[in-house]
Amino acid sequence: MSASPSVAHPGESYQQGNMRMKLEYSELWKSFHDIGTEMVITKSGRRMFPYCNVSVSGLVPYAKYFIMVDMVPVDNSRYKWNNEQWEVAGKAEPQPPCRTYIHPDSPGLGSHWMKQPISFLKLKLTNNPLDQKGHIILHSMHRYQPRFHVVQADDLYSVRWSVFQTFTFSETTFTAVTVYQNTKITKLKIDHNPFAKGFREEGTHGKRHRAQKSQLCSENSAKKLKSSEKEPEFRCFQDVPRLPYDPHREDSETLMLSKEVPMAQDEQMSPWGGEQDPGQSLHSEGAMDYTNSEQLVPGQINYQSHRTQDFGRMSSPSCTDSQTDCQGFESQPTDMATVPDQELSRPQPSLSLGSSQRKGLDISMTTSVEGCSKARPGLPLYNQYNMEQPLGHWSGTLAGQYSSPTYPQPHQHPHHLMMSEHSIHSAGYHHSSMPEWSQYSLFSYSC
DNA sequence: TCTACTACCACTTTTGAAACGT
DNA sequence: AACGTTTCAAAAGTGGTAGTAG
Repeated sequence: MSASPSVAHPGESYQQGNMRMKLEYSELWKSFHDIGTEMVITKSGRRMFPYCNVSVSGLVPYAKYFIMVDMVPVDNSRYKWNNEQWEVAGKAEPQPPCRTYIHPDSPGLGSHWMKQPISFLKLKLTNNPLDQKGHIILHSMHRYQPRFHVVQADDLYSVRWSVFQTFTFSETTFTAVTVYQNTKITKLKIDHNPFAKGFREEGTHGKRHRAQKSQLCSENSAKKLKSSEKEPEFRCFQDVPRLPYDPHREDSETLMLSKEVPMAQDEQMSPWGGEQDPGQSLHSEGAMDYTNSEQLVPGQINYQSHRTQDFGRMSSPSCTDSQTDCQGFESQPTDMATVPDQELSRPQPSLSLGSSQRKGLDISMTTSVEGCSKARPGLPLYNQYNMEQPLGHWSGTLAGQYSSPTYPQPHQHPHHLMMSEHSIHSAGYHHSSMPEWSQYSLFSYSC
């Protein structure tokens, strides 16, 4: 659906086949991965540690690129921490709004991106589905994997028509948690994250640390300390280089990727439980349907509604390339979340909920649509869970009634109504006028 | 009772403005 | 006056933990 790069940028060569990406500090990532990486998510947003840091090569030095990250579910399961390992606790929750973090240097010249490793230090994760700060929204107790996108484009609005080069690294898979579950992970974080220095057992000790250490030694009631007190395995990671805090440090160590991420040495101690390979489930046949992404208003761009096809490539055994551990393939990312402020001034269409009613699995909604003067009434509207059949049709500024007989989760979860580019293209609109009105507008309600 | 989550705590690091020196 | 360095307070980020909701 998207125009080829040659269309978007005529005359520019684009040797995407030469593009390569390398995960920096992969040894540190693997140290976490071997235990079962956990990332704390909070309502206000929490940084990742280790944070994503990659280097790219093979870009056209004088061409502009966007570098982006999003998080995709590894599988369709919800997990729980039980008996010192992760085990499946049921089916995954419906995915929250899928956002993409755009590196603040975007768009930048290829020479800029290749000059030094690209840090995503300031990327934050949240479990707040109503987050307005542009943080990436995740579900706790679910597993995710970062995806890195390199897009040759001059501006945000030509991104959609450009070809995406997407990379993933199996060792960056993590479980989102609100509180650390595995004490080994906690200790590893404390050992390597400078902000957690106050919790280290070595070096200078503050009042807080001494008091806590005393408590750690005297109490076994603390739920999380049981195993680590007995087995300080984390010490085997002492030699792992700490992730430098300066995202632009010049002497940053570049560690080559290994072909495969090894399992924890002790099978029984594997944090993933059973025989599940944390690096493989992403590519399993039972992959999630990634079409249920949507757009936070205001000010983001939506992407093509054919993501199923694009993400479907992730199911292919593309990781067999002996030269690289990352997967490179073209795809369209999920929706943009962090957008330069100047982009927010564009008029945005919006949907507002008038009333809703649920009868069994049928949901009828009354909405009004504003800020969408160029949208032709009659354009099909889709529910995020069902892009096959339209719920109803765009009614311009008039209220409309949309019924969803195929809604999978008719309770508790936010519901989103969207106008897809597919529907827009079906209506014959030219993409040049799309930025004003093709946004994924949304509203939420609870039945 | 259990699990997941939130708010708050004490701590460290980062940041940026003011003060100071050359 | 201009520039560079140092100082310091505020902001931001960290894991721990008590309390709460379901």
